[in-house]
Amino acid sequence: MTYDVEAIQAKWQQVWADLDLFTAEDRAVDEKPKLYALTMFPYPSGDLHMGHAEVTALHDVIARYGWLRGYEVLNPMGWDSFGLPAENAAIRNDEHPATYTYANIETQASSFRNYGLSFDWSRRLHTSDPEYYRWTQWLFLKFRERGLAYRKSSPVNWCPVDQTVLANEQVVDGACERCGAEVTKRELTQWYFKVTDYAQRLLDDMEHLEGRWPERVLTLQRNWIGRSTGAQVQFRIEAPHLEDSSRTVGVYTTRPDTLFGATFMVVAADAPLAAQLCAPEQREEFEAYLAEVRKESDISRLATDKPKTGVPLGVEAINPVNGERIPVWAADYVLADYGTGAIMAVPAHDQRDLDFARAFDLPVRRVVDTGDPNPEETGIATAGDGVYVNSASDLATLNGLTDKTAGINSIVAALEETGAGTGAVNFRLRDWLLSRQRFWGCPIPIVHCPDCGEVAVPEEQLPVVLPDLKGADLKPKGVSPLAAATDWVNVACPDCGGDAKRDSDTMDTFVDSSWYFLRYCSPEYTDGPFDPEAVRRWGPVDQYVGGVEHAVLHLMYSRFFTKVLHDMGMVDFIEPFSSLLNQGVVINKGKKMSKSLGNGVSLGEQLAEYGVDAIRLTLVFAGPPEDNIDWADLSPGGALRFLQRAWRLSGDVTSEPGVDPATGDVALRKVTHRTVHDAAELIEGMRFNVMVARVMELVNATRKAIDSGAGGADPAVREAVEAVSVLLSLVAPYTAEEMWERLGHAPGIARTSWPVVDESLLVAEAVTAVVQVQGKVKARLEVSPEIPADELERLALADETVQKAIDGRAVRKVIVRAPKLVNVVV
RNA sequence: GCCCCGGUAGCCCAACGGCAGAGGCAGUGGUCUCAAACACCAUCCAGUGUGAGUUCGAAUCUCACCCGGGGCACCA
Repeated sequence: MTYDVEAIQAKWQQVWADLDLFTAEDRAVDEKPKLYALTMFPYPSGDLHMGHAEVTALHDVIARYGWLRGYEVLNPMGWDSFGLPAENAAIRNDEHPATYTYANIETQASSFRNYGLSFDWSRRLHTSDPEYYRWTQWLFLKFRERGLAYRKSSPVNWCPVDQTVLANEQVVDGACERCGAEVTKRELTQWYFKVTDYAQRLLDDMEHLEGRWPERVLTLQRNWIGRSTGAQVQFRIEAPHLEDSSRTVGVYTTRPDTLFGATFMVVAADAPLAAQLCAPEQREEFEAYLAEVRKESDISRLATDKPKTGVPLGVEAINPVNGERIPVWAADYVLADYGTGAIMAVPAHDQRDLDFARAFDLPVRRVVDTGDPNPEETGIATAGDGVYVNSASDLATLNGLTDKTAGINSIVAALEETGAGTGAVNFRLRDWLLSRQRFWGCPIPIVHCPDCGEVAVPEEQLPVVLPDLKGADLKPKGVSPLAAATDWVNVACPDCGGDAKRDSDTMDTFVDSSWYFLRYCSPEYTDGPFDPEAVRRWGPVDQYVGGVEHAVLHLMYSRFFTKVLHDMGMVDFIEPFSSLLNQGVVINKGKKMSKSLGNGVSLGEQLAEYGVDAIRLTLVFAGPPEDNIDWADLSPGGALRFLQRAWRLSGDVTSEPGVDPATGDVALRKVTHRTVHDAAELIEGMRFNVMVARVMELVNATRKAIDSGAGGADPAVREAVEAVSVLLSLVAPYTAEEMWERLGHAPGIARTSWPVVDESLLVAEAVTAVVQVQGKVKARLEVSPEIPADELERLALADETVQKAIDGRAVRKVIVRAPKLVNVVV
């Protein structure tokens, strides 16, 4: 018999397909605990790569372990199958995006099957199927009914290459997250989800995820939400050219206590407010400046060392706390879409304001004396604590105070009393821009009617199916290709029956993936996006596995969806993913694998060379799951050799199945039971690499027992090899199944049970106690694990080398940690 | 600039505050072979990034620094 990788794989793939081992039974959940184990579904671009191989190998350990421990496991797989690559491929090849998409899905599905994963294929879904996106549309309409989906005109991120708008989360360092092109701004009317309504809850509920999600992800989300507290302060603007010759402008500040130091006001040049306030004599200068600002890309605008620019608007604002008149400027260092788009500038205590003041020779007034040199002279703003100065008026007085919190509270109280301001909270998080000017996505189920306005497509007319466009029809034109599909876009208004047009944008694909984990619970359900009963049964996801690149995208959006659905009474939990594992990425020779670097490692070739089990084992054994793996450090050949060694054990067992291990070699039995016991703990702690090392140890011990100890006929050897098979089945299912068969068992090791650990075999009858003198090891004693402390101390002090080390000195203290250690202090 | 995470053998990684080594890779020596590869057996290898501190005892806890990786960065 030889270990023939290809033959073993081919043989068991067939058998497993017939056995149907991993279909999750809905009803079974009423009788046993459930485990919803989910790995992020892939986008179907080409075949699977090393990254997929890693994440699914890790995830499969968890799912398979669940089955062995008696859980009913829901482990579904599907495809996030809307998206740009398919559209680009369709343009290139003059075909329909579906052709590319579904061909790739079939390729990946077959690769997944070959890879021996324990997916429940009966629940497979694709977000680009009309039966799926019908419910994405339905959810959009429900969100809209609740005021959570709305349209507004605003300057948005525009990717000139992909010819579509992007959400804030998809812009990285001013560039398109997908294609890397420099993102510009455009004023467009677009659909948004009102995520900001949920900002506080998204922040607060992270408390439930503490310790169960990587700290890194929680920090990332906290930063992204960016909650800050301060005050909203109203400034009156008086100018003859304004309607009623005056109006108020609110500014948000985290330092209302420095209000006396405000020496000018700045409005974001690209905010509508700036144009409204601008005095006629400044109009020309302002327009010229605004044009400059608009031309700038985010990349140059975000450069922190860029000199400050701006123009005066020719109006003055009145500081509500002391009635002082301060000039109002327009500048690009103030953001139009944060707070009110306007700020009070306190140059003495804010570096950005100080830079601006120095550039335009505006006054600087210190109101907090921190003991540092005067910012006006040094050009360095002071933000620390200090004593308030120059801060007194009829309305409020801070002078002499030294406590910042007291200063803030006092000013806010004064503002609230006079109605000139209130305490306020602000978030960095913006609403989620979900419109995309592309074809291969979920159509937005809205009709625009000249008479009725925005009209929802009635539920019974869902899904709004994509028209049959392909090739050149899909070329980016800056408007959605759907707008040019006249047969599709022209439609009768559902309300009045008059001529109307469909909304021609499609949804961001992150909308599709924000609820797919719920659909898996009842993928065939036709009365709603999911059967609430099924979701009650399976939800939430107990263990989610995926890459950290989705820390503020998919994970935040899914949390938002779950909370909205909770408020709609459709799910009874508030967080979708109870526990999260972020696997590292597979790199090669210290660098990310990429075509341009020529350091890509082909998964297909590796699988062909070493076999599925060896590659899976290599990836799982490489290190802690969350660490990055460098393929150059790994040895699939070593993994294959180990598997062969393990497999050979199964041929050396000569006892019959079912033989009582109690009569077997105790030393080997102890190793077996200790290994099984520890393996469970290691898996539960996601320490799969260590678990594999322990199985290797057991294999070595068993080999030794067969060759130079108990011999192949000993029942303990059968027990050990069976344990090896079961433990190995989590990582190397083909080899494990083959071993299981050679041991005389029926196929289906994946659905056997976890070996029962005999606690009595976990205690050693003798342990080595270490005796230290001054913390240095001097002697070792073989003692009973139950040895009393005083007895151990007596033995230790009686030891000859110990006495020699003490060398006649007085013993000051003896620390005894029975049965493992004694430390003598002299 | 700010915030996280990590530095243990030539390499990847283990080690409830208690003997620095579980496992693997590579290396070396042997068995097998006409020879080699494979396989098998044996074996070499660091005092834990640096410096202080706490402790009977520190890779582990504390502080500072160095190096590497990641995140945030005109958000008022």
